[in-house]
Amino acid sequence: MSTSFAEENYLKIIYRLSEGHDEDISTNAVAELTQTKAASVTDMLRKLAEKGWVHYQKYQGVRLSPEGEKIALGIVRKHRLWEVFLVEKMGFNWDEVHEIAEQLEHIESDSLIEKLDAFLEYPKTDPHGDPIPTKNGVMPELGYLHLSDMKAGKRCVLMGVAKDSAVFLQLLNKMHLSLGSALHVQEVNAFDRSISVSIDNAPAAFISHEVAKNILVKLA
Amino acid sequence: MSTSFAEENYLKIIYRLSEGHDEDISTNAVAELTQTKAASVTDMLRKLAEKGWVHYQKYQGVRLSPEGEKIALGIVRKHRLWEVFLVEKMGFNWDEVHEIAEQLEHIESDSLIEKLDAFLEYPKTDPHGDPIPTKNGVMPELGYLHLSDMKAGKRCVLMGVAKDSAVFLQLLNKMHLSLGSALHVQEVNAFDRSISVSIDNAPAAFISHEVAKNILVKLA
DNA sequence: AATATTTTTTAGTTGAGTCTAAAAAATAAA
DNA sequence: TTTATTTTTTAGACTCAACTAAAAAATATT
Repeated sequence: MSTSFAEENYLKIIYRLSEGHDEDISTNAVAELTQTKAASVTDMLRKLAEKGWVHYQKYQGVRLSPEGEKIALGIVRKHRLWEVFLVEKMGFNWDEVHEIAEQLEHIESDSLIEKLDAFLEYPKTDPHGDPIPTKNGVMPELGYLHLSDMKAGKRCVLMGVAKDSAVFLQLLNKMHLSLGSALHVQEVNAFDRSISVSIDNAPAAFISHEVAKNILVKLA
Repeated sequence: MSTSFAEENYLKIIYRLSEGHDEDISTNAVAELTQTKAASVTDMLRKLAEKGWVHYQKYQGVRLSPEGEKIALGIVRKHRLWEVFLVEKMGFNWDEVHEIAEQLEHIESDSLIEKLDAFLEYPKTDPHGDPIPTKNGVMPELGYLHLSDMKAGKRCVLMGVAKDSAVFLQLLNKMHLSLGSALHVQEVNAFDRSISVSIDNAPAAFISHEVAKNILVKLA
């Protein structure tokens, strides 16, 4: 069965909202990410349920069926591979690629995606450190930690971000934070939960809790 | 003013039908290429005329306005650059890229196209020998000749094709004809207007008039 | 437990782009 | 130059994916 542009977007967004837990997703949550109204979402959820891609009971929220998840993973795979292409081959910055990849992810051609994957030398992660699902529909688990959970004294490496909005990424640029940055947590400030961190051995800088929550690291 | 997917397709097709002459294009001709019915075309032409992209009077046919031509050239430019990408970077054959490029041509990002152009080292032609419009909206004139117009004895080089359907290109593959093939016309057969041609100095083969019409050459 | 608030769904519209069937205009043939 | 044929347009309907406004259900508050 073929998927429309709109359907693919809904499935992708339901997938995103489902990551990391197994509660059903609310209509409103979907509406916010699709930039549509709740009434429109209700219509679409009924349609997706009819096609067997989601489990949906009115007033009970929605979750992906196995088939729906497979489609969603295919879209996420395409999105992330195109992002690698845009950064690695076209020279874009990591804060510039999201919108373009939102378009490219809907290009339909299995052979193109396989060739693109080979051309990019089978990347494991996208420019934001997010794992790229395999062509069999498996999302690799990377097991990163949140910088906001690090204790004073810990050394770690910035491996990814939990949010890829341009404003957030541009803030990281200003702070000289990027994938691979070596972080040394000096202290966690009780007052506002901000963290004093030295970045690549420079004098320590403050990182707000809000920012730290969205930075993914692994211990050095 | 922004352009929808459908509008872009219509403008591109009207452009294609207008190349090489200046008569107005009929509703039916457009319908055939857009794979829609004449009634749908009439609706769209009225809409395109309202937006100022075509000149259209009912029963009189249609032609692009300068603004419409600029949009069409932008689409053609994107289409052809993506085709170069698909063949040169992704390893597709020239008969496999049309459908994928039909999708990619609608990706909206000026900066992407400029970077793609640079990445491909500013190609002048696509994998079928068709010229790539400049970013200022100028279609280069290559002045190729049709193989069907060559007289016996002429030597020439295959520079392009006037049709890029997969079946046609696959036939050329079978005949070992590709861009750059050296052609030596032995004789033009009066009976069916087929041409006896030696390809890259191999023993002469027959090329039907129908095929020869769609092969573009320059004199060697 | 009753009431208020929030969330979600229903019902009815809208716009884009397509369709079919029938009418009108243009073109070709007798 | 009539008549027949083809092309094009009009009229009305359909699907998809969105909307608003109002009703219904679920949740939170008093």
